[in-house]
Amino acid sequence: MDVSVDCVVFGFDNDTLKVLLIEQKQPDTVHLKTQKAVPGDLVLDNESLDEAAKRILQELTSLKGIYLKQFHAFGDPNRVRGLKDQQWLRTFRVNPERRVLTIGYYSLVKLSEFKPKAASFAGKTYWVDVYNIPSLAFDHNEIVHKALLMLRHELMADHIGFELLPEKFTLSQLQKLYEIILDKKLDKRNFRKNILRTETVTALEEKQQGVLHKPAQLFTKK
Amino acid sequence: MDVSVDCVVFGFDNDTLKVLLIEQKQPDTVHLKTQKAVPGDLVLDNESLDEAAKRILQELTSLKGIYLKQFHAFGDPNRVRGLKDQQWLRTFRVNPERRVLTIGYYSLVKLSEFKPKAASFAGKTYWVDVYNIPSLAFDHNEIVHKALLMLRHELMADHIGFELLPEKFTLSQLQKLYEIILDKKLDKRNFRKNILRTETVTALEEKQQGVLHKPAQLFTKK
DNA sequence: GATACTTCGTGTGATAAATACACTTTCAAA
DNA sequence: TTTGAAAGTGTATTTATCACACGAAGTATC
Repeated sequence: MDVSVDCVVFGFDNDTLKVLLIEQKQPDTVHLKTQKAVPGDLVLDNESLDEAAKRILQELTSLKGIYLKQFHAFGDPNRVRGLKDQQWLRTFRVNPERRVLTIGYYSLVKLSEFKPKAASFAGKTYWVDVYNIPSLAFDHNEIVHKALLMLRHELMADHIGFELLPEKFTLSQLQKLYEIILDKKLDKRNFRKNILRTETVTALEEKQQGVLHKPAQLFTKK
Repeated sequence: MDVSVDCVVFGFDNDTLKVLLIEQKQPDTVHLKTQKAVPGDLVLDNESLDEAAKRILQELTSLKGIYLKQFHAFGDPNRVRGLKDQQWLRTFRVNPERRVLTIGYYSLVKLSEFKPKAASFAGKTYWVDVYNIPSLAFDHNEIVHKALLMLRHELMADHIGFELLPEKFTLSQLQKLYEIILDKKLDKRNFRKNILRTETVTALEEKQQGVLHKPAQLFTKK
């Protein structure tokens, strides 16, 4: 069996929660109708799963120290059913008939700092609203959906939200992030009480600049 | 790469939380020093991961409808380091050098109903106190440890404890189970308030029998 | 049938967390 | 100086959490 890692990369642009998709690579010769997919690759011979996930991320961007979490193994023998998927496998895989198990990871990147690598192995990349994902290759829609559920869970339990924000952020930005991930409105005062109680962030001696209203206190992760 | 499923089977005997271990099978010819391990097997060609886990359980017992949950993929390329492990692989695996990824599941069985199958593929089975596990084959100590952490988590979140108890149980039994899994004492009155509030169990019109004290109300899962 | 033994089953007050809710402050721009 | 826009803050209510002790109901024994 082949084993791959697929990485659901989340980013946040102050307005929507996005997922990074790549255009599947095309052969130079034939024209193949491409699909979008979550970045992923086969695990190499001497590589742990975590290392594979890290490598895949670094093939897309040069960021280091990105938040990465394994969340589920997808092993249905029929997870590759689509015609296009099989065509693609026949074109790009040494053993196209071989069953592929994939380990799902999700990662949180600061969109502000994200620069896709020029010569990215994967060709074009897209940031797509997580609540409006097109039909993807393989079982990637299911993978993204499950990643979102797990992210919600972990956001509540471990307050990792700031991983999606710039180093310095305001509590309003953080609140908006929570609201969008959890898909519900939160009360401002209660939200602040909660976040400050968890002590996952600390106030800086610094304020927002260049806004046309009262500038907010900046925070950073503790 | 080969893919296996390893199943951490939990059972509860009213006193201790136990894990099911098997004696690794031996070749008929040579004498190999055996080790204990968590039941597991390679995933078959046309089998999903969940199906593989189910099959492994059913090779040990004839119980159906057992609670099963995937909890983590263990993919370190060096997860099989021990000499004995490599010896064992050379004896029993078609491709002993091949790297093995394993998907960890845990399952909850009613010890009262558990009868190991006569001709179990795995030879002898043992129920071992989860807090006193001997040194196991491969990375199985790590797998068991992580399974316990995940079980604790899920016990708190989803109140699945009764899966380890007979159909009919008293709240005291349930409380003891919680205390042992979470490894801390709980207050009786508060515990009962909590459990009843979650509405995961319902009272039967029936009482405990054959005890030499006031018989307790029996409950069952809702 | 009285007594001893064992576990069952229950309530209250104190403290902490969750929720609902609205107005003043501070800055930039016009 | 006025306006617009988001920042920042407090209180009362409800709900959970926690600590804590005793009478009730059954069995066994004498």
